[in-house]
Amino acid sequence: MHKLDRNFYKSDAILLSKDLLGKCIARKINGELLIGRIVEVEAYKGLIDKAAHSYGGKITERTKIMYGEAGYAYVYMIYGMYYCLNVVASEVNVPEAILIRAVEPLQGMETMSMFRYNKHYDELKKREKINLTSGPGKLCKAFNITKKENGYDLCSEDFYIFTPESSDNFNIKESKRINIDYAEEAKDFLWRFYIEGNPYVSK
DNA sequence: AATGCGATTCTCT
DNA sequence: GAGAATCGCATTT
Repeated sequence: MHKLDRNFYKSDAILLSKDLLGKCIARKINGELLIGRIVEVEAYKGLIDKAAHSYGGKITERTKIMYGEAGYAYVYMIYGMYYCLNVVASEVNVPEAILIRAVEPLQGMETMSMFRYNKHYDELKKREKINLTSGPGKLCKAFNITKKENGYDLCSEDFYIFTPESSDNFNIKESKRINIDYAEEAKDFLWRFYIEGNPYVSK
């Protein structure tokens, strides 16, 4: 198990987003480790990107975490109901982040299932098992990520990203980002990346 | 398979 | 007060 260090995150959002595919998110809750493999991400580059909350260098209470050091969590609420997890990228005062859009659950599925559905994992239908973590709002529910985790240091002991011991090869596909129709020319940027063929990639 | 819509509340102007 | 980096369900094709 190799935990990603601060320097790993001090990278351009597009490069880092691709580097994060295949890595694993780990979160320790009540002594239990929940683990998910990152299979889908989107890059947001505030200075030039009309889809980004920090577009044009806009600093607000919500966006300020993205202006700090890389490797911290940016968690925001969306549509009044869901949270989305991002990893802050790049350098101080360059507001970039990677939206974690989907993970493949590897460990702690029973606990994830209770957070997400309040049902036991072995009672889930096939579709519900896929839907456990196949979207940005879904994975936050499964990992119990809320506003409390905004600003959390991912170079820490109980919430971090690591390189798995072994991993099959995979192909990276790219596409336009999801649900940013308001973003004018930026909506056509190919800044969504995912692992080809993985069933947990969002639809 | 594709499309449409309601839920629900934070954030910013 | 408007709109949002989503989701789940209903309806239509």
